[in-house]
Amino acid sequence: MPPTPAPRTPDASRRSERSRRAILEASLELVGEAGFQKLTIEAIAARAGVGKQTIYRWWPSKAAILLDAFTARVEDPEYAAGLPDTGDLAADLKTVLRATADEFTDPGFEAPYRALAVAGAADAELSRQFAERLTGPGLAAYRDRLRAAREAGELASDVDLDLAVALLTGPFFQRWLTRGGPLTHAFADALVDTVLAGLRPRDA
Amino acid sequence: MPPTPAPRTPDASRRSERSRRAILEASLELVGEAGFQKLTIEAIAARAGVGKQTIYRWWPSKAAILLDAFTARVEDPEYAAGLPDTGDLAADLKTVLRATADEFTDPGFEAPYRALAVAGAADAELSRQFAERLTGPGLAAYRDRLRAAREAGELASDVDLDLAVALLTGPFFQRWLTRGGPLTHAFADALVDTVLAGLRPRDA
Amino acid sequence: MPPTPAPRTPDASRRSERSRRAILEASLELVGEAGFQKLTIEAIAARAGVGKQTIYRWWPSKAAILLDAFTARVEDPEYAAGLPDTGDLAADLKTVLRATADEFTDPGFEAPYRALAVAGAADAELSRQFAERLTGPGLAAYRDRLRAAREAGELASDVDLDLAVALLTGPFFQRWLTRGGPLTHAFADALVDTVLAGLRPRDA
Amino acid sequence: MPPTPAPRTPDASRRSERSRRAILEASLELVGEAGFQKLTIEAIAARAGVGKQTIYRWWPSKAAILLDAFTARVEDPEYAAGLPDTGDLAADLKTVLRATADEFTDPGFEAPYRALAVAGAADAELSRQFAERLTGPGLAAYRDRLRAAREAGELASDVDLDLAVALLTGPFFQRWLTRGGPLTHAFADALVDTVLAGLRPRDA
DNA sequence: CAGTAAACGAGACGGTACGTCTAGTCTTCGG
DNA sequence: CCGAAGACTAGACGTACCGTCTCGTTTACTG
Repeated sequence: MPPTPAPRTPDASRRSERSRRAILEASLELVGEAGFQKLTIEAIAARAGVGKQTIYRWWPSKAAILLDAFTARVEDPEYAAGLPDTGDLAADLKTVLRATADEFTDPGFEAPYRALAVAGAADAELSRQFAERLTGPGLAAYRDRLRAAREAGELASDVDLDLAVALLTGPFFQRWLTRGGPLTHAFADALVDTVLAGLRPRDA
Repeated sequence: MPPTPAPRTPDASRRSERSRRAILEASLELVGEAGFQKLTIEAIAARAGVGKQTIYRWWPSKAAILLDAFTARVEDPEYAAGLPDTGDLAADLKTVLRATADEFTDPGFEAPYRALAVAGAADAELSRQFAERLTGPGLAAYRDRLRAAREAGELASDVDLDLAVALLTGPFFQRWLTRGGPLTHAFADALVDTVLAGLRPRDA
Repeated sequence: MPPTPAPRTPDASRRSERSRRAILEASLELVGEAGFQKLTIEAIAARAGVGKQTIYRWWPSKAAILLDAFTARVEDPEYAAGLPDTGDLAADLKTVLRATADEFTDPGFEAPYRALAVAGAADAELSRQFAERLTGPGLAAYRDRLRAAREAGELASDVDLDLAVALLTGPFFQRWLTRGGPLTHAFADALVDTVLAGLRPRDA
Repeated sequence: MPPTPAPRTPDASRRSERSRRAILEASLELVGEAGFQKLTIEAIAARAGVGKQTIYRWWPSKAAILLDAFTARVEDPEYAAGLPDTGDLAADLKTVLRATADEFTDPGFEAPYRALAVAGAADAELSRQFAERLTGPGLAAYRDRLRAAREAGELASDVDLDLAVALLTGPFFQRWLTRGGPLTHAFADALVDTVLAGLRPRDA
């Protein structure tokens, strides 16, 4: 048996942190300037002052780079906080959904995020990573807040939490991705109100 | 004055119907076989037995070809029928949503439709056409059925029809596009039931 | 039987003469400026204002381009004239060999020719073409002149013409390629005199 | 003032003999297997189990490695012996030239030697070293033998020894490098006979 | 016999050029 | 004069090596 015939895997401990950062930054800059179509590996390498092979060595695709670039942001502690819990479920959900609407309206956020959503829609493996590393934690926060509300008796005891989350985020996501209309605070409020109307405990 | 200095637009009356059909068919075949990534203009031209210029003359992009190919299907009279109205709103919605779930599970339908959705998410102009020609009529059918129900007193008189449609389709769309879970009949049913619970007339 | 399964071969009748010329000229310019090492396909394409694929479509290697570029020169009628025949063999050979020495001393000629000789030495197939299209006609001219001299009784009747040509050109070629010394007129003269001394008819 | 600001030159006394040998051997093996084109520094390093820097530290180019590898062979005492002198110049020259022909027909010898000749033809500095260390001693041996013959009255007293050597080796070299024909014993014999015919003392 | 300095195996790095692929345009020719 | 065929310019793709530059690890001389 040969000891290690074809390891292929580079030595991560020798990785250049400077190059890694430069690549992530260059990717976000370029996708903001020119869109995902014109985000080429060559442009990233040139902008980051890096050889192409350094990119190919550490990332399997352009989308994976963007995902890393975004994940770096999301790993900020602020994002990990979960949803607020003031005791008023509707108010809390509106707060978060309004903030999300504002975020998705910011071009600096929208461009790379849309690029990732598009790439994820086209590629199942990327889709999985996208869900796990970016959208997953956010959705879990919704689920936690709704569970707390259910236990407090604000929601029917048989509410399907996953479905509830889907009702809150699905219309929002659809409107954003398909450009079905503006992501206003009014839309966020109406969405929350209508969904919660269907989730309240039924009369005894 | 020169008679026609720059006649940019080709003469549609001379267009070859045979080529048009061959191109649309080749596109659907190729996207089904190899995915949107490998759907290239060159491959379409080769498969359709057509010169590349014939494609560029009549369509602005690959996605536009797919859109035409799909629209041809949707223009079948069956699709234009609108939603059924048996008098039982929940049952009617479940019927349609279940059928849609089955459709989106069929690979022959899914591949090109996902390709279009992806292209639309990335390109605003295409997004507009996609909505106008493909998703629009379907959503209008939902709105019509819900309006009838509202007038019949099955729904609260102040229900926002657009929001109601979004609540029914958004979670469905999101789950499909992001591969968030299987599009089962059970999911369709739960979705309809929960949404309608929030739209019913409130007790006097 | 399929009609034409994989022709691969481009249609020569549609070839762009303008591009062909531009590529040949750019190659000669570049090899003169920077040497064969820096003669890259990309540089040729850029200088010629041509896509790389146009080069790959019509030539198998950089050396093949140079060979074509050179052959174009050699096909000038002047080159096809054969050696002079004044009746004085030694004088005629010295005339030609001196002219050749001058030519090989001219940098504009030397650079691409050396590049070709090097490439030919490394690659057997190219070597064959190089001999057939460039050096062959010249050597044949020597052989013809020597044959005439043999028939005129100036050379021994059993002289091996190929060997005689090799004796005249071999030392010259070796000195040039290995930089064994300067290609002077004196060298050409001494070479001719010594070789002819060995080829003259032996005393009865 | 710093004692030794930029030493640049490595300490030869610490050089690893094991690595040196492994590199020379790997180079000869690789050039024999795949030709000079595919002889890369990385391949040599990998084959020799050596870091690339160890190669760059001690050799300026691939060709220089090959030159060293070859020189190691030539420094065998057998090679340093000079030409035989049996008193019969023609026989002695034929012996040597036939042996050389055999050598140049051996693939194990031919591949690296051709690689060196090619590299030398392309690079003047390498050409100089090639002549000095490899071909020079051999040519000097020819010159010595011819000088002895001249002094013995077998050759004309005014024979130019360098030219005589060139006449014997030039046609041979040319035929080999340009693949102008097979290097047979018959060719060697004819070459010697014809050249010597031109160098003999003229009749009184 | 430790300390240390340099050569070592290893391989990541910024680059260049490769040869291939596709986009979108331009040209030729047959029907 | 439209359409098929496909050659064209352009440029991104992913790969192979280049020569340089760290990394730790031997290795051999020195204090």
